[in-house]
Amino acid sequence: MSAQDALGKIGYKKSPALDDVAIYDSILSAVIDQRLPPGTRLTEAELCSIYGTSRRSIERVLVRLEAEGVVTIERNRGARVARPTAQDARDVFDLRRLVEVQVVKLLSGRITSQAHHRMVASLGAEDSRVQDTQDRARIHHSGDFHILLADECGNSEIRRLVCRLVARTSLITQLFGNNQALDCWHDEHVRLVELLMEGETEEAEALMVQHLGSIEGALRLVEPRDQETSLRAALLR
Amino acid sequence: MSAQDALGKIGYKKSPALDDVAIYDSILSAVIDQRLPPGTRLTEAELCSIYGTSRRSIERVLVRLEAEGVVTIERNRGARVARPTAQDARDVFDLRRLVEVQVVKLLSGRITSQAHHRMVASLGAEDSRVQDTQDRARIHHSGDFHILLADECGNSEIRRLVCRLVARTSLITQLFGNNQALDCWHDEHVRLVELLMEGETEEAEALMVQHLGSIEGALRLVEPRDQETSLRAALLR
DNA sequence: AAAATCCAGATTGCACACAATTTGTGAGCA
DNA sequence: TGCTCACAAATTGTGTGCAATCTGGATTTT
Repeated sequence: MSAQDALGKIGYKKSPALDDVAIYDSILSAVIDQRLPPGTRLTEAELCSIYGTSRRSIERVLVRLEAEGVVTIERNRGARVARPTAQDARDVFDLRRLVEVQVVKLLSGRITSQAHHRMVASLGAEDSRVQDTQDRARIHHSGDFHILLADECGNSEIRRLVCRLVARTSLITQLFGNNQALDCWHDEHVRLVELLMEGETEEAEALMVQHLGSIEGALRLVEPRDQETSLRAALLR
Repeated sequence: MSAQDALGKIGYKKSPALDDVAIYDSILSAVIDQRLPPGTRLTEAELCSIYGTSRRSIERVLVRLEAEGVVTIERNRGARVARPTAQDARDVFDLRRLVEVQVVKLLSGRITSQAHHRMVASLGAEDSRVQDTQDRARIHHSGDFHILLADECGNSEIRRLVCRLVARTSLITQLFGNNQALDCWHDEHVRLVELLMEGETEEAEALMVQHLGSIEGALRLVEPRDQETSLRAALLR
């Protein structure tokens, strides 16, 4: 409902194909949904043709995504979807435990009915029993649940931080692990909401730790850089 | 950790042209040192002439700085040094307490002698008894101490996060408060190192909470956006 | 045959020019 | 005088062309 829309309707000026924010969201969603695997090249020209915009806009978006840890940019070599190392993965999960336990502590027993509605809605979106629920969407909504919790704290810094960590986690699970246990995670989310509603703070905290641990535990955190040496070890016997 | 590559601290690769990194460091340092007050306009043309680069490089740097919460960019209106709101300030300090207490817990009793050397060096840099120690440098080094602690955890995500929070804190103290208590803060830093060395975990945690509280407490966290309404209230009587 | 070199294709980096937007100033008018 | 409107200056947004750089494969050399 902006002046731009009005002008666009009149046909005054060809409205720009997509906003920077829209492009950012589009790429970020694709990464989180695991439609863009880690290491995928993101050439500017290709993105230009996809979104119908200039290289300059694309570059801005890529720089922003790099700052979020979703993309890596190498000089004269362009951008790729980030490939976090095993150490990066451990760091992400350590910080997630550190922060999200406190999120749970902040929220326990203080869930408003509106917040509860939001959580139930989020849980529904990741429920495998819901029809037309594809794995990609469930992965996405599984992360959204954590972001929603962070959001309910009302702290913009915490929200931003958890957004970043969730995005990187999506890359990590894709690189190092099997995310078979989606149903299990969903059950833990459901249980967590129950505990938060009942104000069982300590149990809720423990569940969050256990939950993140189960996600991390399903990974095989081996340095991918050992490929060379492991090749030697494997072939030379 | 003085003439530091701030990009390196936050975790960017050192590969991009030195120009970009140097410009980023230069602007970030100026903001942290409080040579660039919040709200200062950062016009691309001016920065181009200062650093002798193209607008494109400047824009990249500004976008990155925006992602770090150090500048704000408004469409068609350019970039300014960020002006965090009072709520932003509360959020920053809440998250700092949340994270840095855990940093202290992680570090307590596990300080290597090398780490101790680094801390002592950092403390020396912010000591008012040292000659030619200007306030700007002391403000800078006071933040560096917190970054150093985060660094000693060996967690890149934590280091990046604390870098961001320290930078924003510098903006916040400039906007809302008087940072007269530099000497006091320094003393608390010294005491904190002692407690960490002795492994007095609980006392160290408590001191960190109290330390951050004393910084926040010295601020006058009134919404600057109330300027309009408060103007009305003040003038209309 | 192995290794170094070189070349072509593709991609990013950069400089310039121009379009679009915002803001401030001043003329015109009731 | 007070208000509206229009124009001009400053700044940012965008597109284009070309230079610099990297990659991969073929060629040449030893």
